[in-house]
Amino acid sequence: MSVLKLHNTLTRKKEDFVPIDNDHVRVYACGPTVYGRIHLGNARPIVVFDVLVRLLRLRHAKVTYVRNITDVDDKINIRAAERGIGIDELCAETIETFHQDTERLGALAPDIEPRATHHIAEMQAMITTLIDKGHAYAADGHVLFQVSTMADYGSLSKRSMDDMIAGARVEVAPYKREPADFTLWKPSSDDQPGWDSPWGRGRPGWHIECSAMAKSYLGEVFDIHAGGLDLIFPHHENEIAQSCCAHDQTKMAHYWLHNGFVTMNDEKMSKSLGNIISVTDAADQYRGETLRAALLSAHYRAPLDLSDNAMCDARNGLDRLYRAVADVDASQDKIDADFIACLLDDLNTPAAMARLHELARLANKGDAAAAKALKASAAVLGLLQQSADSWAKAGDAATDDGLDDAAIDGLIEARKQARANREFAKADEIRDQLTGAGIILEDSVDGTIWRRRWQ
RNA sequence: GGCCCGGUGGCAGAGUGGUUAUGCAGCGGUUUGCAAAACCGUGUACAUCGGUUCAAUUCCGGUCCGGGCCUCCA
Repeated sequence: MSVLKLHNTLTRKKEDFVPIDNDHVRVYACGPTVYGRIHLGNARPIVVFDVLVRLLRLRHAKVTYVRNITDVDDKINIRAAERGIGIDELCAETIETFHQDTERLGALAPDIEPRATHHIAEMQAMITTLIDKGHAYAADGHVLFQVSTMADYGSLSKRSMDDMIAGARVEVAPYKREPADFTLWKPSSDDQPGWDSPWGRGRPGWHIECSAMAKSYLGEVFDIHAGGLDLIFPHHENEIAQSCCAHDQTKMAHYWLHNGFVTMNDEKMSKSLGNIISVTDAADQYRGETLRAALLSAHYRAPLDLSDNAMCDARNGLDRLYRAVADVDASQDKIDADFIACLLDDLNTPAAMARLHELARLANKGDAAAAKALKASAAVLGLLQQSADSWAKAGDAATDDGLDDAAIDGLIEARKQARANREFAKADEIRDQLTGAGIILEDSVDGTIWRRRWQ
């Protein structure tokens, strides 16, 4: 099988993927901070790296995929206070919604989903090591990483220390030795979550969480670390600094993958801009599989504008593929080679989808093998795995006229009688009624099938 | 100011130093009681200005435009 190529942010080049252990590939992706529903921007890495893991599983005996949950963070404290509920309650509720959302997006659960609050001891141990090795210092209840102690700090984001000082827009806290130093541990007031530590009662900084959890489950050096483009700096840069300095390694992960942004009307979708659409709401409107297809319709590193039009295109594309795939059974060995070749080229999902459409055309022309290849291949993208009938009829919402499936079937039966009697005016009247209710009929040699129109 | 990424047909979106994906929409046709679906045909698009080359949308450089990071952020 040919080689997998991945764009590595460390080198800004597409490279051959060579795992540390060919029989056990280890992947870490940054997960959510659980203070509210995730939005479509958050959904992108979940879906994209889910495809990566599915692809890796085809090629390697074992894949360990870790995606963390950050459940200690000031945003959580603030949100809980705003809502007048406990932090634990907020986290539990948010995690439950998160799991529902990822399931609707068709994403497989990661092998391990560690929570930051369950790894405080590991974080403290790593901080202690960093202090002992002279890379960190305690000051005023805080512990800070001293960036100048790491020679090649900035290598992932391609920033020099001078640049960072010149570009600094934040006020420098008085306890920092140097402006770029970042927090490993900070003190907690009585009403904030905190843990006892050698530096007083406090809580961890954001970056150390991922370093400690990655080390716990994947070791000091692992294969792939993934996340959104905006995490390159400072989050991933700081993870590298912490992990490499604590472990005396030159690398934390061999390959760093970063997905591009989701935009709305060409503007970055972000919590701070307030132009977000939650996965829950979007899935209610368009269905999870449509979202997934839309999220895979552009290359993962390119920006993706999720307009209403993009959603309709995704849904229409799935309509076509589902009609072609019908209800074939397919096993893994039917996966199309050209399709896989697209994914092996740095997860080129748009090209892979194009190949799916070519297979659909072959299947529509009677090529049974193509239909099987279509279904088996689509599974690698996590698409087309429900029955065609269920896809066609799955109107979450009732139709405008409130027709349920039984009522529709009844009308179709009446129309069938009318057609048998060549009463075409009556037959058309029934179809018009159904069309008005958003039901589209298709007559075939096997009888009449129907589907719900969306939008 | 520093660093990074883009500009492809009506829309979305791949890709390639010369044979020009794919989907949606459109048009023509086959088919159908009528439709729908499907199939066939149809669109010479690659921001701009130079350079390299027998040949550039594809490589190099400049310009213009857009986006992102530098602060929590997928």
